[in-house]
Amino acid sequence: MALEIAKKQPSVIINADSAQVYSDLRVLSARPSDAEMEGIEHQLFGYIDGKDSCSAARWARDARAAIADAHDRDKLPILVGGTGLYVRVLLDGIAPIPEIDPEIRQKIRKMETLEAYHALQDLAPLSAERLNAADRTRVQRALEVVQSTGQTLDQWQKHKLGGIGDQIRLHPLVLLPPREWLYQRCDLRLHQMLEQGAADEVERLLERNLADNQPVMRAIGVAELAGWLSGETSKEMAVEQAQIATRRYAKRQYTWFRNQCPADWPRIHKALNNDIEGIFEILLRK
RNA sequence: GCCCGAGUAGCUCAGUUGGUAGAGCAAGCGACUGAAAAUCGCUGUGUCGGUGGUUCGAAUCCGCCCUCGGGCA
Repeated sequence: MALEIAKKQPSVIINADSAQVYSDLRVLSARPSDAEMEGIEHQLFGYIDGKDSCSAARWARDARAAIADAHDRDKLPILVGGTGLYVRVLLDGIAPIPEIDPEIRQKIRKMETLEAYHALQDLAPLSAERLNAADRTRVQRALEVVQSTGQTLDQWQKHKLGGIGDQIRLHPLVLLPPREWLYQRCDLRLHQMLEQGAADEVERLLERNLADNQPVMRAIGVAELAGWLSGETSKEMAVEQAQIATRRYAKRQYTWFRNQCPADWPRIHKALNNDIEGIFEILLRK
């Protein structure tokens, strides 16, 4: 769809998907191939090495620069992708928390979740109270912030910086196609990925011996296909598990886009097969 | 044709001496401030194969029928 628009006026397509940023995951993140880009400029696709971690704040900085650059060149920036948090940070900004001391981060990420939660209760009782004790990601984040900066996450989060939502003219469109239609495509997608070399891609990724809590290692399909390649599970089981993970992710996206996006963002509930023109009209209506 | 086993949630199966059901997985709903394709919270899902009987009461006991396995002819 973005391609259809891009063909009608000079555009830059900018990735807003947290997995498609990694160069290691061309197939498994469903990143468009060079052929599929049809010569149209694409930014922030596959531009980060898997040994590094992207983050919402980093992506938002990069996207801000890419958008400004597109505007300087009189091109229309078109953001495409499914990571709601990334887009939110781009538009609304984020608390200006300094980089975390790597040693502190490493130490905390080795802790048991409950152990980290108890530590958080001591150092930042208000943060702890707002979190579920089992919520590993958030508990560890809150703890590393207070330990590394001396200020609690709650204090930091009183201010947000860097959002560009009030400086640009936004034409948002939320896609909420029928569940059954989408789930069938989720299932089909895994088979297509295998045909396109997903197993080789995972094999090459495994050879890098990255820690399995690296974001690139947590992309859907990596652990599942790795299980098959090592002989722990059958191919059928691996595919089925990856399909389930894909559908669950799609479900979480429904929840995010339905409830977290502003109510005045238009939503499309139809299947997206033959309705490009109709969608185009909605985008240009404003 | 005869004998044996099985039929309970979308799937795999529990279900005590009769008191109209419950686990896992799948699923649904939700949260989301620097890992977000992550992480976490909540919630059910039912003609107990059908039918007739016994009983105050049947997934459970009895009869007949249907379906699927396995064996014997």
